[in-house]
Amino acid sequence: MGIQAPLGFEDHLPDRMPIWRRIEETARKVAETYGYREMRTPLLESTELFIRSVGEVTDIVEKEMFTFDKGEKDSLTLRPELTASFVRACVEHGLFKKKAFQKLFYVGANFRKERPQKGRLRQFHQFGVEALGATDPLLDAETVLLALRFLEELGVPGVKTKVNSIGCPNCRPKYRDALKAKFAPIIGQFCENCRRRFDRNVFRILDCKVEKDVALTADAPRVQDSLCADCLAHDKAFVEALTRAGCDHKQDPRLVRGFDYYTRTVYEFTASGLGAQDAIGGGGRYDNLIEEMGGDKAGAVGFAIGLERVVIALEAAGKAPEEEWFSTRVFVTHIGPETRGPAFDLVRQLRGEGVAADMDYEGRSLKAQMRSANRVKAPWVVIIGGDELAKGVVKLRDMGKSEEVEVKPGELAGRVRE
RNA sequence: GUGGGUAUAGCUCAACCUGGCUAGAGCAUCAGAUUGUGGCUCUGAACGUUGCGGGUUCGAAUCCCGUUACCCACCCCA
Repeated sequence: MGIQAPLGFEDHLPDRMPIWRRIEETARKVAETYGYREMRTPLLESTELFIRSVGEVTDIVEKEMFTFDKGEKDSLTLRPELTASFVRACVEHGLFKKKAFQKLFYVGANFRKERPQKGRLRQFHQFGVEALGATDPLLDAETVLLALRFLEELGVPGVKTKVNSIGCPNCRPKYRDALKAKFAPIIGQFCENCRRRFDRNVFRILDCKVEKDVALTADAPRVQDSLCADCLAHDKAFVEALTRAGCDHKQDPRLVRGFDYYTRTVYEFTASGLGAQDAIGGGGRYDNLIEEMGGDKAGAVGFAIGLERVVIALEAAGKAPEEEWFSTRVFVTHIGPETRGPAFDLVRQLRGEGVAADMDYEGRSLKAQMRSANRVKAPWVVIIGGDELAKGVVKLRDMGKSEEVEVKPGELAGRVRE
């Protein structure tokens, strides 16, 4: 075998495009229904951007980014996520000066330098939205509803929503201290991972799946008991809004997220059929990131959904479109060398009138050309042979009805558009 | 970074355990089934350095060693 695609990078061959198109078109449609506008930012950003936003000691920044000239001042990194880029772009171009509140969305590629597995590639794609410049808890709810609408419209099976609040810089340390105080005397009984998490990120102990550990954390302090009055009120309003919208969700005090920039609301979506990676998307509020990126103090909330995982979930449920997708409306066949030129002229003329037309370029028999036309599911076939050429007409075949009529070349475009 | 699995035609797989004629099948491709007509059917054709390198053997897809690639999982999670 010759050169292969890099590890964890995937080709999307033509047969794979129908599902990707459907997903992307659904994303755009739903986001726009909710008033979000599409934006695109570079795939490559200053490494500093992610260190400052995502957090210096997170795994993602420490070892899971594609970074060039690591350690140097102008080091660049393939974006691992898009929230930081969006905030950067809004601040850089003064979008907040023009309008303090921005609702934006993206569909695009991200990169992580990890060992690939099912649903986790090195180049992966996300659909996400960001509502930047407001702290209304109704917005938190709006983003959740938008995400669910997207998943529902595609038919992603078994979607579950978990929500939680992780507090703000005022109350979060209080909760961290409470957890540490609780776990410190018994940390020796936890699994090896959790013993490491104790120093690194004590919140993640709550996320442990080891049975023994789950039991040990059963009576751990609840985040709600540590939240400040403002965070509590925000959380309450968010949850109420979801309930009022009839949105099925579960409050999960154990839900924590990996990024440093999250404040207050966090949420996560899971779906069935995904293997070990059952999260399909997640998001939350980040009320300090805009200011940290050099903007004014302004709240924001958003989510990202992993599209490869959407594909996996849809395929597992048998809901991925299987029809191959072809565009040709008229296939022009020709018999004999003297008809090749006229056929080409006709194809060119049809295309000029906006009709998707194609022809044979391999010099194949009429039968073979008919097979080609059938394979690309062309509803119409034009036949030009010596007889037709002499009479100044072409045969037009309706492939569905298997009926043929002779028509003048000029009438073709009008007839096949019906 | 760690562990396990897999590697045979374009795709999905068989033959491997128990070494032995030209490594098979289905799908896909191409061509025919009376003159210039698709789908369905039938017939035929083409397609392989059995991932790569070495070893054992009279003989290796098959046994042994090495190597590479990919997959799944762990870690962590966007």
